[in-house]
Amino acid sequence: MAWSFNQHAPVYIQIAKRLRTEIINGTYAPGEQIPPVRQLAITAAVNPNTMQHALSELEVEGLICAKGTQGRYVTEDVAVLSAARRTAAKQLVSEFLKQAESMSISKAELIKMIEEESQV
Amino acid sequence: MAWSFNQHAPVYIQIAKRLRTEIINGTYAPGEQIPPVRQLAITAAVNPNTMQHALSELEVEGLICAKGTQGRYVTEDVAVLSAARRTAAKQLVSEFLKQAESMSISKAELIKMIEEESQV
Amino acid sequence: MAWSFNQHAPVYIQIAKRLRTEIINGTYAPGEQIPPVRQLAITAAVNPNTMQHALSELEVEGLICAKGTQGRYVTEDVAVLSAARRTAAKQLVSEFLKQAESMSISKAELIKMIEEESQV
Amino acid sequence: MAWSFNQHAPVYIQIAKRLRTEIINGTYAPGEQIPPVRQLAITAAVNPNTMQHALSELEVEGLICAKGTQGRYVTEDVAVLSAARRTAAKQLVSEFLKQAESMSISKAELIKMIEEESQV
DNA sequence: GTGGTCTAGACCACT
DNA sequence: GTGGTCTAGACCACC
Repeated sequence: MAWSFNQHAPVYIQIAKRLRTEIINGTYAPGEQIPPVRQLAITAAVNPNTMQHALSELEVEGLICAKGTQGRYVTEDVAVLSAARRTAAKQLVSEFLKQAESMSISKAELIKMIEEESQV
Repeated sequence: MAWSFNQHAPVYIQIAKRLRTEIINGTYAPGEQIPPVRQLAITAAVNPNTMQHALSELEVEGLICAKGTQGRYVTEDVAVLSAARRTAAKQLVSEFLKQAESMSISKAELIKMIEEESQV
Repeated sequence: MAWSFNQHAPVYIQIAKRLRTEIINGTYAPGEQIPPVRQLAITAAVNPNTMQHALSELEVEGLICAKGTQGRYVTEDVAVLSAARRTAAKQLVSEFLKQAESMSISKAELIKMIEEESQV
Repeated sequence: MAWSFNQHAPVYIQIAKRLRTEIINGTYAPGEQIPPVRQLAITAAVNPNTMQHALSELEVEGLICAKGTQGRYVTEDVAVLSAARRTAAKQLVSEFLKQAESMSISKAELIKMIEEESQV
């Protein structure tokens, strides 16, 4: 069994994930313009190229689109947004179940714990 | 809100977490001897001191104990083990819910997804 | 029975004991900031790592806590302090009685001697 | 305030203390012959000179006496023995009180703790 | 060989 | 500058 202290994930992937979450949860609303690359890059303290790379990921996924020289906008296509949301959720759940399984925790147990925690 | 490309977790914490999981899921059975520090260190590609630090974490948790110069053993106290399992599970669920909330996913939705996934 | 010229106690344990006493008796008051690791290390003529090790002992006992990069502070929780005091006292008395027993001195005798000495 | 990780005490003092205790508590009975220097030295893993030094301490105190070439014997003088016992006890109590004082523990408290412990 | 301790020196994050 | 972590290399006690 391999060790590996990950954080293998490239920075642009991590940035894309974060922005994706912010689009999904509405921090950036549908149709809203997002800040220019340079500004985002400064905020995240990364190279503009890296930020560009991250944004192009989201573009491929259809979450954002560049309107010529006018800046980038979050898509207004609700179907795309909800699909992205579903995919992200699926991946989160999947990862969660994988870790739970590594600790030999049954799904029933998990559900019970989630319900209990949700009452907090 | 701060950005941050974490890897905030120190190596010894990550090692401890991994070993904890392996003890919880029975990779290292109760009462079983675990490999010597130096060997674990080589396997994990870290300095023996770092591995020692990680192991001492598990020792204060009561999961393992050093028997003089005879090597380290997983505790035989099942109560301690199950308590550790419960704590770890709780933390996993809590972290999971935190992330889900950041994506505005309801608990009902999560439970439904878990049940569906569990049929895979 | 084994002989032994001890100095069995590791240095970091001895340091911890000393600092614990100083916290208990108020040399370091509750809520007070304690000197930085490096300075304490110099004063005690040990390696900073060793001092760090000693301090982390007191930290797990809850007697001190590190406030980020702002230095370490003695806890303000009086309950913790008095509990530590009680534990330390118990251990002192226990060790004392053990030695007294090895010299076949009865508890009555000890108490008498303590009372007499206290009038000095 | 000085640090110092004691064990400043010379080895021969430590040996003398141990032997003194063993004479006081009757491990070596009054009038009994004690093992030859060389044997004691081997047992204690010290240089015979060191052991000699220790024994001469006890000789000065009158606890043991050398009978020419016939070996050393514990004194039969009960007065000397009980005096030594008293001195040792006094020193033990004194040291105990010193430590207790450094933790700000009152004599009344100590006595109460001793009485409680004695019921164990 | 094994656990444990200690030193020396370095780097990082935070502020 | 402060706490924290990590590495490298050494020594000791025990069996």
